[in-house]
Amino acid sequence: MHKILYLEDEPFLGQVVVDALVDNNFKISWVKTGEQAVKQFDKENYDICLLDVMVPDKDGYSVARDVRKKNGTIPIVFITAKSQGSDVVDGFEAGGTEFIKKPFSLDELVARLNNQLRLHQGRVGGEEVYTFGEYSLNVQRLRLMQNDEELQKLTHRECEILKRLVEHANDTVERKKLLVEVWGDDSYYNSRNLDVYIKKLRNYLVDGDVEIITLKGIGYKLVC
Amino acid sequence: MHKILYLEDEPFLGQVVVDALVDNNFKISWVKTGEQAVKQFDKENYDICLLDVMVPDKDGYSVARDVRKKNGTIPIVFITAKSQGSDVVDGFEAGGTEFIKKPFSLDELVARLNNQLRLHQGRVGGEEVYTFGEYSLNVQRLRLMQNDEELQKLTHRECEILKRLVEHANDTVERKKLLVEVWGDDSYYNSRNLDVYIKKLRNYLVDGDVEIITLKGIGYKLVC
DNA sequence: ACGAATAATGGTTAATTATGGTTAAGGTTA
DNA sequence: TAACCTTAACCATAATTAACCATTATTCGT
Repeated sequence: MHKILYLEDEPFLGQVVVDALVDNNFKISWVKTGEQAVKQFDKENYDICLLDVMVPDKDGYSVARDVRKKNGTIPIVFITAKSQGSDVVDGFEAGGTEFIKKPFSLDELVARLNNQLRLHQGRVGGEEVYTFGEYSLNVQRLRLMQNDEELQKLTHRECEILKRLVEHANDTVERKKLLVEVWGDDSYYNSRNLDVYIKKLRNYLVDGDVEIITLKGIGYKLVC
Repeated sequence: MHKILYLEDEPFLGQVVVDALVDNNFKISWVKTGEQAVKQFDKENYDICLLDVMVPDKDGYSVARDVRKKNGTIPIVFITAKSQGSDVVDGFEAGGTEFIKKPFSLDELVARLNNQLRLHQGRVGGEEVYTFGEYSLNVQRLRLMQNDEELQKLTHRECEILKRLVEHANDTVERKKLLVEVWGDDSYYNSRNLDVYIKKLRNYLVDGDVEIITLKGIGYKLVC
């Protein structure tokens, strides 16, 4: 769930975009003027800005410059009707990271926003962390935490398996799927091997509010 | 001086773009088919790829997927005539980082390429500088900095290896690939040798927010 | 329908193998 | 000759294989 600041004065287009973003799991603040945009940016923490360049009072580039002063890394995406290259150049100078030319499709918009978020995360410490019960799993660093303290360094196999269980917490993960995803096939030996890893993971989770339950003939379920 | 791999089958457009890029201080390899593009990518090290999506043999997306397998972070810019959003979505899935729709101005093209390079890595004034966490690596000067202070002068080998880890920060670098790229082969002795260098690099990074993680049987991952 | 026999599946522990880590001693090269 | 790189010897850990045990399903006869 990403928080986005959206500047658009045109009511019809604005509503269409807002609806599309809501459908795609964004939390949106829609403002209609440049002044409001700058003010609103101070009030809450956003993950990304989407700015129409052509608004009456203070154009998108100007807003971007103000935002950029306050936050040097947040992705800023411009929506522009003009398609001259020089505008794009101005926009990058204003601190923009992406441009979308009108007319655009909603699919494209969402793809570009997500791409910007992904790029940004990759650059800053957007770490993949899953929380389950009193535990959390940091996939990048292969660490299992309990109550925010490091409980155990995991090996990559342990991490792979636990990640898949946690991704589907309180839901069954098929044994076969697990084997194929982690080892590439579900041969007899890999199957015994999986048993060994499940045993290890259970050991790490002994005194906590989480357990790995066997559904014989089907798979496992991590409950918390 | 950035090295760019440019895929374009259309001779007139190709020549115009090549001229513009030369004027803007790029070093260009212009290839006319997808097959050539993939081959050429293996031959030299590029900073960025510029791929026309519509080429006769193997389209730009397909080339991108091959490139992405070999290098997880290099910016890939598509030139596309189609403007449907779904294509953009496909393109991002293929590993693209930017789209330029025909028709485009040369100014816009250059601005977008430079923006991608800037996002990808902070190369300042021709010097290759990578920033990761609180550290940065100056490849030309063989210097490792922590919080903008010189932490360590690196040897050539140390720098080679660290550079490759940092280029793919937060992503795995295959041990085999590392060996082949640095030593030319993955013999037993080189493999032990790599261990020795990893140990040295880890020592330099002991008190910081960055660590080199082993993925046994696969490779290493520098996380920050 | 019931329970024993059987099969199928997973659990446990230990041994084995593969891989990487550590440290130090030789070489090489500028 | 000092810095660097490579080789070597030995150690540590992870991943796999193996052997054997436990439990849950299924089959079958009555």
